Amino acid sequence: VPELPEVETVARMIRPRLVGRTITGGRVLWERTVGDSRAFLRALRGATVRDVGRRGKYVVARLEPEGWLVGHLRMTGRMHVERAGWDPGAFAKVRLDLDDGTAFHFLDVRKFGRLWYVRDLAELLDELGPEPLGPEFTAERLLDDLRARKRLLKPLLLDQTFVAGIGNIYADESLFRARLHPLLRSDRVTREQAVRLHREIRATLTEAIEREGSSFDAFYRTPEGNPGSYQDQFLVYGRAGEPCPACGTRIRRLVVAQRGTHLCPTCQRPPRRARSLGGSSAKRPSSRRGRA
DNA sequence: ATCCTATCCTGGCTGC
DNA sequence: TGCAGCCAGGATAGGA
Repeated sequence: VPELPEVETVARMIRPRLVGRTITGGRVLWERTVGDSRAFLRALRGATVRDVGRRGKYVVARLEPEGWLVGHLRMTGRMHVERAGWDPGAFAKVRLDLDDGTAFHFLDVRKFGRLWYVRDLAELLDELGPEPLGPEFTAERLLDDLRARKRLLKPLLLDQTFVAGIGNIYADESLFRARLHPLLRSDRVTREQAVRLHREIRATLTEAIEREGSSFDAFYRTPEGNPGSYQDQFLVYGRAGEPCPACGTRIRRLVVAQRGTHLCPTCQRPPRRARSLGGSSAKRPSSRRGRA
């Protein structure tokens, strides 16, 4: 699943291939990817890309004379910039032809991904929370923001208006590294816990960017076609049943806010009087239990 | 204010 | 071996 580190990798890789290029035309193969293909292509034809960056999980390209090309990969979107004639395969959704004979391609197996043309970025990104790797995201601000809400930590971290760019993988990894239970209520977090969470969110995302994101299934690939390698560093995500790397306790998987959630019930103490989820009591051992 | 469910999709996995 | 059915998961809308 493309989250901040994957989207950052995509933006960094397509940036040198797009900056300075003028869009000469294109083709939309799946209308819903762009909303209205005629309006989309009309707005883009003749525009020149001046910069490519990232905001949350959005790729943003600044255009001249005006406006922005914005993309969201959702679950399975991919971006490539390749020479003319490159075959994007069965999942091609949008192609934008460029003035040097290359073309920008948007591919998407599950069709949830989107591209937009907007005059003003705020039309799309107005509600996004702070960038977790930006200067405005301080431990102090995180503490204040956590205490201003009464929500469970896991769904709050997934809320893009709270902090932008964190998804299911990096939420679980950050909470484990900060030794915080996903069901802990945000208004009960101590200053020390907020400092830890802030530090581990930033460290996790930074390390994942260095490894060009995580590829554990057939979907996420960089614009150069390679998988990321941060999946090799996962401590809890996707590792239910395996021993905790810190203490050896069997890693558990729960469902929180409709999302698979991975944790160590020993390192991440369940909140007092929370349901037995993640505690030591619930659930009979399954037949698979007992390695570790 | 917060939570819950359904929706959009389809490759890949499970179970028979 | 084949096939039906279920699941994951980001974002959002609507209802509780």
